[in-house]
Amino acid sequence: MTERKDAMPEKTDGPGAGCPIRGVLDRIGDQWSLLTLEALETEKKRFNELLREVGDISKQMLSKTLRHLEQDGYISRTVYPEVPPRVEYELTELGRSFLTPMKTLIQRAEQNHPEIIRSRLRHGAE
Amino acid sequence: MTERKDAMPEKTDGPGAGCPIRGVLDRIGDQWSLLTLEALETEKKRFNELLREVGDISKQMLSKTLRHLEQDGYISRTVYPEVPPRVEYELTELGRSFLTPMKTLIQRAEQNHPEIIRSRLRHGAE
DNA sequence: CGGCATCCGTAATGATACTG
DNA sequence: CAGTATCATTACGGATGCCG
Repeated sequence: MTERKDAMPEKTDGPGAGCPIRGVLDRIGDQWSLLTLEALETEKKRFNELLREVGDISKQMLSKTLRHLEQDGYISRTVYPEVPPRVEYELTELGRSFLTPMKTLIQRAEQNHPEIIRSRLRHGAE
Repeated sequence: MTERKDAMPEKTDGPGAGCPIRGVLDRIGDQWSLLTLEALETEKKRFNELLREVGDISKQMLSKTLRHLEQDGYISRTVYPEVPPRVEYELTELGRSFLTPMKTLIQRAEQNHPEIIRSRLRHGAE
């Protein structure tokens, strides 16, 4: 049976009421979503391609992530009823419109990463 | 003893080599970091204030998150050696410079959230 | 090839009690 | 008030095997 363990408890509690942060982060803030999206940024890819591209992700996680991303409309899934079967994943406009600024932000964060590292050492070494 | 369970395995593997995504997301992409940062956006706050503000976070998680954020230089921690003790957390410039665009991004994502919901229903209901 | 189901170890997380 | 230590629970994540 298809276990629907994604309860989606709608964590929009107290402060979360007016804060869409959770809603979005719960989707793309996980371990693999962003990486997967990024892998698809340049071109559509197949399952095993992504498996290799992302690297240390398992089939299960990739599968789950992919389904998740597709559910939210970030990517599209195209099945070619051939043999052997071929499935291609592609970034949608929504996905792209989200990934681009996100990457910008990440890159900006990277700029002051040195500062972060320093801060980390300063406190971590104590 | 102060458990240092944060192994920081430096997940910058394969594709992650040139991708700073993980480095940043592993820090602020977790369940509470963003929420905590946001709670501090308007003004400096004390521990229990944050505990209430964030809502469904436990003392332990808040504590850990706070330490994490402080380590990375996103927030500052000021202890007032009084009795009863008072500790105030405040957003640093780094924290603010990161939170602001992040929130913008989140909000933009919220705009097409309706679309996401639709997409979700479409696939989830089938 | 794509991908879901199962088993299982690990690690995150909440609740509680305790300290300074 | 501000945390930390401990415990129990659970969810996550990886490996494997099977099926279309």
